[in-house]
Amino acid sequence: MNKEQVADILQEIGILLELKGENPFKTRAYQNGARALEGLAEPLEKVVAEGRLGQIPGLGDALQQKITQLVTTGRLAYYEDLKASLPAGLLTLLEIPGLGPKKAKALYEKLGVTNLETLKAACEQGRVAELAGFGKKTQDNILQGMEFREKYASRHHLHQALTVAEPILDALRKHPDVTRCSTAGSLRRSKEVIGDIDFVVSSKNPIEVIDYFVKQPSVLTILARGDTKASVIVEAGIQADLRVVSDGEYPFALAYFTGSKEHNIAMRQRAIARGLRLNEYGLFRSNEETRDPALLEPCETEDEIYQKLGFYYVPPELREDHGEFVAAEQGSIPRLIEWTDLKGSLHNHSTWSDGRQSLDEIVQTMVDLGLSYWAVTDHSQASFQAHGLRPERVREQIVAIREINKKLENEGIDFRLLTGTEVDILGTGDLDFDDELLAELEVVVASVHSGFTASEAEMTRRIIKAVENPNVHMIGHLTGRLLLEREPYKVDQHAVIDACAATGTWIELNASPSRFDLDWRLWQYATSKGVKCVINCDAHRAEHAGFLRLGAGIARKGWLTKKDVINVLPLPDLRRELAKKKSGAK
DNA sequence: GCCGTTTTCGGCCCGACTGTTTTCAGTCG
Repeated sequence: MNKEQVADILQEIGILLELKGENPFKTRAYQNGARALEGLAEPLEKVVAEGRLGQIPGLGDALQQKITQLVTTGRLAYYEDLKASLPAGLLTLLEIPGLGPKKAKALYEKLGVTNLETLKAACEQGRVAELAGFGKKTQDNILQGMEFREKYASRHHLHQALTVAEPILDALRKHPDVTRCSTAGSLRRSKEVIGDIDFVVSSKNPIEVIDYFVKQPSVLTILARGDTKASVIVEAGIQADLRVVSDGEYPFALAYFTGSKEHNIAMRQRAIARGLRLNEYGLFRSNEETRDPALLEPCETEDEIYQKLGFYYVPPELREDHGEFVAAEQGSIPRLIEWTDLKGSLHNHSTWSDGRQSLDEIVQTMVDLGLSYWAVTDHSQASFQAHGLRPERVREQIVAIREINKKLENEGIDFRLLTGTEVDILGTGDLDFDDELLAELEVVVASVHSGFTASEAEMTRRIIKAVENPNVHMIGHLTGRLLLEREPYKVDQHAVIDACAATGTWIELNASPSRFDLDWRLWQYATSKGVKCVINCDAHRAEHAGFLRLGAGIARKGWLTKKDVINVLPLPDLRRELAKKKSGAK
C-alpha cells in the first residue's frame, strides 16, 4: 500500500473511533497520523523499509506498527474488525451538515439508522424528532441537508468559488460600515479545491454588515445568523461564512480564519511556548484564556503577529504546516512568484484542434492582455476525439503562424505566437509524431491521453521514455487527474521528476482549475532536483488566459519563485532555453 | 494515541451558533 491508501485508512479509523465514542484525543491521533503521511515528501515504502517511521512527528509506537503492517501486508486486522463492527452506511451520515459522530451514534443505537435511506425514512416518520437531544428543527435540518447533498457537490473548483466570492467581496468593500475585509480560508490559501468560502470583515456596525451580507443577490439560503457571524448558501450550492470583528481584532481574525487548521495549531502552540495566548481576538500576555484588552499585544497586521511570535511573515498560500515554520523562523521564506511575472502560456489550443478560438482571435486577446507570447500546441493525430492534427496540418499551421508573426512584426506589435504541439504519449511510450516533425516545432508538450488503466510501472516507463526524447520540452498534466471528477492514473511521479532532472525536461503546472497538475505538494521535491516549472493555461477559450492567475496561486503553494518558472522569461531568453533541450545541453 | 525547557502522567487549540435545554451538548470551522 502507498501512503495515500494508508492515510485514508488511518483517517477512517479516526472516524470509526469517533462513532464508537472513543477518547477524542485518540481519534485525533489517527487523523494527525494520516496528515503526517500525506505530507511525506518521499515514498512511504522507503521510509518503512529503512525503519525511519519513528522520526515522523505524530507517529508513536502504535501507529508505526499499524502503518508498517499496512505497507508490507496491505491488511490490518484492527481496522477490519473496527469496520465490521459498524454498518458501512454510517460513515455517510457524517456528510450531512449538522450530523456529527455523537448524533450519528444516537441515531444508530436508538433508531437503528444505518445509512441515508433509513435516516430519511426515520425523519419522514417523525421518529428523529422524538429522540432525546433531537427535535423537530434538527429533523427538518437533516432532511434539508440531505436534499442539498443530492443537489450539489460539497466541494468546488477554485475558479467556481472565486467567481461567486469576488462580487461579494467587492460589495462588502463598498459598504460604508466595512473598514477592512478579505476572503479567508482555503480560498485565500489558494487550495485547488474549496469546501466553503470565508469572509472576514472589520466594522463598528456588525449587525448592519451581516444584514447586508445575507441579502446579497447570490445568496440562496441563510443557514445561521448571529451578532458576529453568518452562514449562507450561495449560487452553485457553495456555503459562504462571514465573520465580523472590530478593527483591532481584524488581523487576528483574518489569520485565524485563513488557517489552515494545522497552521493555526502550530501558531497557538508557539504562542503558548512563549507564555502568550493566541486566538481569533488577539495575542495576549497570559497563560490562561483571556480577552482582557490590558493584556493584549496589539498588532496592526498579520505580519506583526508573526513578528511577535519570532517568525517572518508567511504568505497565505504557504500556511499548510508544510515546512513554513522552519523557514519563517530562519527568515528563508522565499519571494514567491506573482501571476504578473508570467509572460505567456506554452500549452494552448486553437480551432485547429479542439479550441474555440482562431489564431487571429488568440492574438487579439493576448495582445490586449499585455502578454508577450503564446504557444499554439494543438493535439496530435492520435487524439482523434479532440480533432488531433495530422502531420501535414501541423506543417500548414506552422506556415500560418509564421505569417501572423510577420504581420505582428511589421505592425511593431511586441507579441509572438509560438509553433508547437501537445503530442500524445502512445501506449508504447513512443510519441505520436516522428522526431523530424517535432524538431520543426518551437514548443513540444508531451502528454498522456489514453491507456489510463496501465500499471504504475508501465505508465512510469511510458512517460520517462517521452521525457528522454530531446525534442520534448515538457510533460503536460502529469497525472491526468480531473479534480472532483477523475482520479489520477497511476504513475511514480518522483521517478518522472528524477528523469526530468536528468534530461533537463520541464514539468507543466497545468493551470486549468480542474487539473492543477503537477500537484503543489510535489513542487518542492521537483525544484530541489532542479526541475523547472511551466505554468500553462491549456487554454481552449479566450477566458482561459485567466488561468495564469490561478496557476500562479497554486505555484505559490508549491513554494515556486520566479527563478523556478520558465514562462517568466522574455521571449529571446525563452527561445534560448527552448533550444537547449534539443541540443542536448542541460 | 501522542508527547515532553511543567517529561513517563496528564494534558491535548478554542470560540460561536443552534437546538435542545433550563445550563449545556453537539457541531463546525
